[in-house]
Amino acid sequence: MALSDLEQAVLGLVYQHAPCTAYAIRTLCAKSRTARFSGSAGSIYPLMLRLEQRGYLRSKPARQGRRRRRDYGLTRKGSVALRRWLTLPLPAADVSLVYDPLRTRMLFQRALPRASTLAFVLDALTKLRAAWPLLEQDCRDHPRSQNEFLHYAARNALLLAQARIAWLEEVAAAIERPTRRRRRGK
Amino acid sequence: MALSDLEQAVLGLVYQHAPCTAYAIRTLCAKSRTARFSGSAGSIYPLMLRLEQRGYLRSKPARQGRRRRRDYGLTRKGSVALRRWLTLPLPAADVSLVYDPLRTRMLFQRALPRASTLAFVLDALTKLRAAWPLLEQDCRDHPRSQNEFLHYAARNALLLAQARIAWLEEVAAAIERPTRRRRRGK
DNA sequence: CCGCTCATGTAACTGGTTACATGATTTA
DNA sequence: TAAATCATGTAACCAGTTACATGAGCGG
Repeated sequence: MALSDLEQAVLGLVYQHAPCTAYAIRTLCAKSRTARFSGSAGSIYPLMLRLEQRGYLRSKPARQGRRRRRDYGLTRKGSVALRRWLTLPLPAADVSLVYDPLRTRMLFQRALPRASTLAFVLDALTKLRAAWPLLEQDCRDHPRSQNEFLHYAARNALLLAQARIAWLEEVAAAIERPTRRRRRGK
Repeated sequence: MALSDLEQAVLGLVYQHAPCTAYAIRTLCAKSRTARFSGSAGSIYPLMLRLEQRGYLRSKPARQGRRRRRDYGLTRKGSVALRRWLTLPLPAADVSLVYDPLRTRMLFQRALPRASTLAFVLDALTKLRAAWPLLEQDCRDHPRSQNEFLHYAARNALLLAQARIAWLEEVAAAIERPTRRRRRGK
């Protein structure tokens, strides 16, 4: 009866924002740049009903002005489950490597002419550099003084972006540089 | 009729290793540290049959010694699809951020006492440092001279690991350091 | 009053997963 | 001769997705 990744994340989000609606959780997932879930209605609503049935969440009908809504919070069991999840050490394989779609593509670039690979690298570089100020902003939006861990999470995203930019620059330089096979004077 | 991530990856792997069996593709997925797919029989065999039916792969029965096997290769259509995939620019959102399970957990650490968070960080740090020499070895195993792109992919994994180690060290230092609220002389 | 946001849900699908099943060949 | 590896496949399941459907309240 282990909880799925999304279920665990929802527990965490409810912990942070309770009392809150399923809709709020949904939009948190959808808007956060760093989340990997779409926050679609089709995932969140059934999931939160399920978590309530199993005793991890409790909810009560409420109203925002005249608008009906359902407010969720963690039960004791829910917050225990959250802490257990956070405490449980991650398997070494999960920790030691992050998945990067750019890496996957790089793997097969030999199938393309050099110019196309260079275009691919430069395109990715442009997009990453465009995202950079947003990630910096995230760091500023979550100052250590408020919730230090949100700050650390934002720092993680920033440092990873930095590393990927450095990587792409390294690759671009290597590709642009004349290869050994290229004859002198050409 | 877009191809899934796994289908595209299989196209790439067949490109690199043809002629090869579905089993070989399977074990490549399973053994590679950098792959995100399990390479289970239940995914690979139906997938490759499907790709052949759709004209991306071709296969012929063969034998390794006395052992029966089926060798796959790319068709023209398959290699065109592979190059199209590699050429198509990635959506900015996919490029600009990688998913990191450590970041997700960091997000909710406020639910834990400081000592537990520190333990979590140090555990992750230990595991990442243990993986480091393996990633370095991958770089050496794929020298630029053989297939430069495999080398770049290995470099990506190494640089990302480096960034995450630096991040964890930063966080560990911040957590170990006495907080502002802590009274002098305590 | 029109369009946007808040709010809750369902149905069909998809892209994988694990577990099961089988059998030949090689190696210790 | 037992265990590991090569090799191919199926069945049941699962988590999350898209798309659809509905309706209230709020701002311009």
